[in-house]
Amino acid sequence: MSKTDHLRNVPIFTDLSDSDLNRIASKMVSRDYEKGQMILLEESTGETFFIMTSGTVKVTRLSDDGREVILALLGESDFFGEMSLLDGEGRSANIVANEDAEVMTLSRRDFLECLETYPKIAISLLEELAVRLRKSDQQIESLSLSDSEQRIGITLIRLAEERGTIKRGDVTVQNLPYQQDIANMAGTSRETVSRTLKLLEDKKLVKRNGSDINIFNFNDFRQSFS
Amino acid sequence: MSKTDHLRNVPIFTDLSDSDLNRIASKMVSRDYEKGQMILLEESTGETFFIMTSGTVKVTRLSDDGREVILALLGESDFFGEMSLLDGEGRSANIVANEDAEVMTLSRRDFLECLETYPKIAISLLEELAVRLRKSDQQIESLSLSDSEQRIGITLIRLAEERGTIKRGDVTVQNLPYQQDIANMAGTSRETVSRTLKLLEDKKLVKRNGSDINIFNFNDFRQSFS
DNA sequence: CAAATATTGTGAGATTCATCACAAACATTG
DNA sequence: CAATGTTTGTGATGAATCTCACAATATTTG
Repeated sequence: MSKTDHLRNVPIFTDLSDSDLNRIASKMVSRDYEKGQMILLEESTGETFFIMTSGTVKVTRLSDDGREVILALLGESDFFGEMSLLDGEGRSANIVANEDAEVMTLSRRDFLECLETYPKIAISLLEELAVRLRKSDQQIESLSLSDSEQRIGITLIRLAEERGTIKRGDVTVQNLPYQQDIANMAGTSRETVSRTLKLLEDKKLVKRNGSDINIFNFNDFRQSFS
Repeated sequence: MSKTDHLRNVPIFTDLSDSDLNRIASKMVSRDYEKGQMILLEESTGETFFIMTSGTVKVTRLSDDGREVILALLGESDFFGEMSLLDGEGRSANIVANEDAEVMTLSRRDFLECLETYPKIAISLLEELAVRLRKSDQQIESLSLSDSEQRIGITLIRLAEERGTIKRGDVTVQNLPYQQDIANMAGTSRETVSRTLKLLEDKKLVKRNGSDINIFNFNDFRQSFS
């Protein structure tokens, strides 16, 4: 698959003509990362815009004592790095390859030029940031108001919506993240995730098979946790 | 003060020429709200962009059982309503006038036209959303990792940065929100806010006078809570 | 300025969860 | 297939903090 083909799948570029897309693609550079590798460090200043072409990464923040918060999991055709390009502040988060990942990068200068040249890209980016802000707001709400069972339920819903496959009203998520990562997404402890998943299974709301999970009656499930 | 003068202070419009600004101002309509009045309801769909010209509003989300999360306090020359204009989803939050407030509004059509016509506005808006997203991420981190004392400290810092006045390294915030509102910003209970403010005072980190609060040595204070 | 209302302070008990400490199950590797 | 390392499961305990119930102040209003 060519660089241009990859870009075609990225929401913020869908409105562009082939020739414009080719122009941008020609300025992008591919990079590979291995599982566990740090792609962006919190302290560095932002000079690059990244678009994922394969694999998954996690966006995290770390406390001094090593505890981690996972702000988002990103996959193919998601992008990151735009925040500090936009507001000039330092990085606000770390990016770590969750599995082997391949990205395309654009320099700060080319990225900003892109925004000036193609207002549609800026508008698409606005839409995407609006979506992210909305998700953040939801997460702030759930961290503020919900108990751990609800937060874990909501985390499962997020995972299901991003990577699940539907079948007759049930949703299956394959390759659930480790319980520790689920805990870091839900703002709780690993042990609580273990106990809660068991509880949800006892309540016949989900069924686990190894690292897969089946959420029964997804609409009801979502209903009862929001 | 004319409509144009008000707009001049709004970050996303600062790059515009006087004539462009006048053109936009001519499309805006003023509205007044009384303290406590609901400006935007969660369920309604977004058709309007708002810019504040005076007063303060709070951006909230409510749970079914009536508990409230305050996502942000906004004041003069802040704006809101852009989210659902951008991504077409329904409102994600309620807006309530915290004190008597005056706003200028722009219709969905005029707002979007603005973005197409003036790429600089789109880029400024991107910057602003990036800043907000960064703040949200910080709040998610603090809700996930910090205890209530730290979260309340961080909330005081947010308030101080937005409305405080500096004097020899100390920062005074006048007219602190009610403890219930601080609690709803910090994700804790009103009683815990009461006890924690007392604790901070006992530690000689702050001094309260009625509804004002003085944070001693603001830089150290910020340091120790982040 | 009294009365009514709203906000803040504070003790005590109940509750939720994080943490610690292992055991069990699963996966990986020589 | 040991054996070594990872991930998950689970009991016990304690700490943080929510909740409830008032008392004490402030503030607003007739």
